Amino acid sequence: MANTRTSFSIHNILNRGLASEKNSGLVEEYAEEQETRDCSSSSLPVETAGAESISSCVLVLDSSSSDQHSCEEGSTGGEDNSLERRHDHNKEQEKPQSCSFEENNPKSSKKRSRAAFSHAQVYELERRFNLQRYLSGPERADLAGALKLTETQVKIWFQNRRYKTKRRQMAAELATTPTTTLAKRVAVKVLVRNDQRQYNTEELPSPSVPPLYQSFPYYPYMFCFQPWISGNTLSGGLY
DNA sequence: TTAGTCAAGTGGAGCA
DNA sequence: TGCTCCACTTGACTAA
Repeated sequence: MANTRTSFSIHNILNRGLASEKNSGLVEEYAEEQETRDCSSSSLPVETAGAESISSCVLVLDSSSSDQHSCEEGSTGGEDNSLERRHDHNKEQEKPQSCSFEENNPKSSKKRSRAAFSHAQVYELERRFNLQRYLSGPERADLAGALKLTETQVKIWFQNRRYKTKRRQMAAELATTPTTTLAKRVAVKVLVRNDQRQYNTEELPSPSVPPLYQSFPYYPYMFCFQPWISGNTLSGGLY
């Protein structure tokens, strides 16, 4: 469906401009995040983000000690509803994780499992996101296949990632904006009084900048001209 | 215990 | 009608 909206590939556009595929701020940020978060950077396949290294980084755990059901490697959450654990150097302990909970334990199907993508999977997703914010259908399928994820998972990941970036940008703008300007009063002209128009149509200001959602919903390639990774707005945000 | 993170769920909207 | 989008919210998980 998405490929019908983008008659030409985003990949073609962006890869032309980003052929060097340099690791810009976002990837560095991700590497920093991961390094500080839970895992030494040695486990991160920075140069080789292929499927082999991706699957090798996945640690599959049983759901519980009593239930002996296990997850298939590379099938994470989402539609197949299984769970992976990130490979963690500091904590190799096998904590019980919910895995294919609803399939294997239909009686207590209220619980929802949350897939945790491997470092390599997230790295590759981040790298791709750094190149292009929107994926067409075939591109998503390719990426999903390469990462051994479902297309839905890739789609949701990009969706969440875009929203995350936006929230970070908004938070950064909020932090830099003086509070006095935030609560600024705006004089609004009276448009209608006693059922009589109080303005000329030429007087009405037309919005110079359309809303983000209005301007880009189905022309996602337009996003590549936006300054996504401006400064450190991504690194010091909400997450 | 609590706050933060994040994959997945939900709901409304636009498009073909 | 089905898909994807955004803008949240939910619930599982983790670290302080």
